[in-house]
Amino acid sequence: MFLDERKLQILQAIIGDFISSAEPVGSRTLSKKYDMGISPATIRNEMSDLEAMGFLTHVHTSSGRIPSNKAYRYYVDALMESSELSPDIKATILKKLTVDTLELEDVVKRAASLLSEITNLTSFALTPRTGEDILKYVKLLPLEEDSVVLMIVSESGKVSNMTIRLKEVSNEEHLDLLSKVLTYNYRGKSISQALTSDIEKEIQLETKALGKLTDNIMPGFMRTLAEMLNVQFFLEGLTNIFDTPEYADMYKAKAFLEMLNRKDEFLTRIIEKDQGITITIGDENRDELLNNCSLITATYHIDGKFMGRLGVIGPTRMKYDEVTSVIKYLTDNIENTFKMKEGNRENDQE
Amino acid sequence: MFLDERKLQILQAIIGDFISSAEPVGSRTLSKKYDMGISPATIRNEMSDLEAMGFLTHVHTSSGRIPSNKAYRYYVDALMESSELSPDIKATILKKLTVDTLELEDVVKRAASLLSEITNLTSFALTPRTGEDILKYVKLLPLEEDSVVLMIVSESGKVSNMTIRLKEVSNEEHLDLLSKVLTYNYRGKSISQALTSDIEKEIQLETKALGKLTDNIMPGFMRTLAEMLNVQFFLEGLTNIFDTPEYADMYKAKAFLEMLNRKDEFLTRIIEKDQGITITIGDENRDELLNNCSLITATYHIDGKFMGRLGVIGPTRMKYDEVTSVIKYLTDNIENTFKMKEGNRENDQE
DNA sequence: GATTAGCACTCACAGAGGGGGAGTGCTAAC
DNA sequence: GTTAGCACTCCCCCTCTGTGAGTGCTAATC
Repeated sequence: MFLDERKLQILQAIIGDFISSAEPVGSRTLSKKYDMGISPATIRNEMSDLEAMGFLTHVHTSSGRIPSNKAYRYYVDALMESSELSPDIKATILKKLTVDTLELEDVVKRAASLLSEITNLTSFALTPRTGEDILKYVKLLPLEEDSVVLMIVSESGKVSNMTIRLKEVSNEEHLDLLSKVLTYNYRGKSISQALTSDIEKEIQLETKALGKLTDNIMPGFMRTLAEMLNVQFFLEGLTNIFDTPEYADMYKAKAFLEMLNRKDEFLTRIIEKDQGITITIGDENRDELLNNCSLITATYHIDGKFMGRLGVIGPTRMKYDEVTSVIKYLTDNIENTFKMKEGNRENDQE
Repeated sequence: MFLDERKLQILQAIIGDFISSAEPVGSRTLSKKYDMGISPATIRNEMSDLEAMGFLTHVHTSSGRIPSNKAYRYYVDALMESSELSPDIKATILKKLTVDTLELEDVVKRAASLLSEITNLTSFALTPRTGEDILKYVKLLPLEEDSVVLMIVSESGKVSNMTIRLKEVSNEEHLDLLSKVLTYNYRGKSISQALTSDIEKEIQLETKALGKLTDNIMPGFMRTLAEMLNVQFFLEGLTNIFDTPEYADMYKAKAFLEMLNRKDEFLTRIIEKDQGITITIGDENRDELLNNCSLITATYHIDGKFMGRLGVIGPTRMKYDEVTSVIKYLTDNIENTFKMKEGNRENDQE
C-alpha cells in the first residue's frame, strides 16, 4: 500500500479540509483552495485511486469525498504532526488547573473540564485508582449509644467512612481496642491485599474478649474497604455534542447522551486500554455504540504509579493533533503538579 | 371569575387531553371524545369565552386550544384530584428505594432516580443540608512527616476530611493534643455556629505551647468545616427531555440541558422555596430560563428537621396529579425509613 | 335566549415538481 | 500523463397545491 507524494498531499488536504468543515470535499474545491498545480480532473483521478485503496468514501454518487476510518488511522499514524499549543491555551491551563486545591481528585476533575472547554468535545476522567494505596489507620468512634462511625485512612490521605449500627450498646474502650487491633493488622497492606487476605480470622481470635462487637463491625469494615476501590467517573461538556454536525439528528444526539449516561457500561469499554496516549477510531472501538466515535485517552501517573485516565469522545472527524496535544499537556501538568509538591512545599498552604 | 359547571367540564377536558396528547384540542375532537351532550359549535362558544378569560390560547387562528399557565394553575389548585399510585409503582418504590444501603444520601439519590424513571421527566435531588448538624469529633492523624489528615465527624455520622501539609515535621503528641482541644471546643456546636464563632482565638491561646502548628491547621479546619455545608445536587433522567414534544427542537433541548448543567445557578433558583410540596408553573418561576417549565418539588425532614429536597422539572404540560403523588410517596418513604430505624434496629444490619 | 347547522375562511403540513449547484466519471484531445 | 469538455447524478431549496383540522360568524331551530 504505497502512496506517492501527490496522493499523500491530496489525502492530507481532504482530511484536513473535512475535519474543519465537516463537508465532503470535491475536486474543484480542492484545486482552488490548495494550489497543487494540477487540474480538478487529475485530482479526480487520484481521488478515485484513493477510494479504491480504501482511504476515501462517497456519501452518494455525486457528492465529494470524505475520509474513511482507514484514512484517519493513516493520518494519525503517519501524517499528523504534533501541534504546538497556543500560549493562550497553555496559560489558561496553567492558571486554572490547580487553583485553590491540593487534592488530586479535584485537579483531575478540573482537567476534564478544561479539556472539554478547549476542544469543544465531551471529555471524561477517571479518578485515581486506589487499589495499590496502603492502609494507615482504622478508627472507630462512638456516635450514639448503638452506632459508631468507622473511618479508614490510607497513606495517600484518602478517607473512607461508614456509619455502622450495632446490635448492642457500644463500649468506648472496646471500640478503641478494636480500632487498634484493626490498625495494627491492616497497616501497611494495600487495599486490594486487605480485601483478599485472611486477616479477618486472626482478628476474630485477638478480639474474642470484645464479644460480638467484631462480628458487628467487620461486614461494614469490608464494605468500606471495597468502596475505597470505586473509581469515580466524570463527564464534562456533554452538551458540546449538539454543536457537532454529525449529531444534528436528535436521535443520534439522544443515543450518544444515553450511552454516556450509562456510565458503568461505558466505563468498562474504555478502562482496559493500554497505558499512554491511545487513539481509537470508529470501528476500532469494540463496542458498536462507539463505532461512529473516536476516543483519545491518556493516562496519568504519580511516582510512577498508574493513577487514572483522561480523555475525550467525539465524532471520528476530530482534530486529532490538537486534542492529543491538549490532553498530553494536561496530563503532564497533573503529573508535574504532584511531583513538584515534593520539592516545593513552602508555598503550598494558603 | 366564575366558571359554571359546563365551562369547568370543558376546561378540565381540554387540560386532560392536552396533557396526555400534547396536541391542541379542537371542538369536534372534544365533543366526540367526551360525550357532553352539546355540539361542537356550543363548545366553540364556551372555548371562546374561556379564552377571553385567559384560560386558553391559540397557536394560530385555526388551531385547537391549549391551556394557558393560568389554566394549569387553576387545575392544580381547584380541579386536580390526587391520583392514587398503582400498586405496581408502589411496590417498585418500596423494593428499590432502600435496598442495600443505610445512608440517607444514597436513598435520596435512589429516590431521584426512581422519580425520573416513573415520571419520564428530569428529576433532581438536594442532599441533606448539614448546617444544623452538631459537631462531635475532630481528629488529626499524621500521614507523612509533614502532612496530616484532618477529619471532622458530626453527630449524624457525616465525615469530612482534608489532607493538610505542614511547614514543619509533625509531632504526634502535639497533633493529639490539638485534636483534643479542637474536639473539646467545638463539640456540641452546629456547623454553622462553628463557622461563625470566635472559638478560634480561644484555641490559639490554649495551644500556645504547640508553636505554629495551630496556625498551620486552622485554615484547613475552617475550610473542611465549610465543605460540610456543601449541599450536593443530583440530576437524573436528563435524556428524558428528548421524549417530550416540547423539546423536539434541538435548540430547545440544548438550552434545557445547558441550563441544568450549570448546576450552581439552577440550584439557587429553586432552593429558596417554602417547605412542603411546591408547584411552580411556567412564568411563576422567576427565572426566564424556566418560563417554559414547571417544577414540582417536595422537602423531606428527619426528626422534624428540614433535610433536603426532591423534585422534577419538565414542560408545563405535565401530569401534575401523578407526579405529585409519586414525589409525595417517595418523600414519605424516605422519612419513614429513617424514622423506622429508631424502633426497628434489629433488622438493619446486613 | 340558548343551541346548532352551515359556510367561508385560516393555517399547518405533506407531497410533487422544478431549477440550481456541486460533484462525478468518461472520453477525446493535448 | 494531464486536462478540457460534457453528460449525468443527486442533494437541496423553493414554490405550489391539496388536504385536513380547526375557527368564527350568521341564520335557523328548539
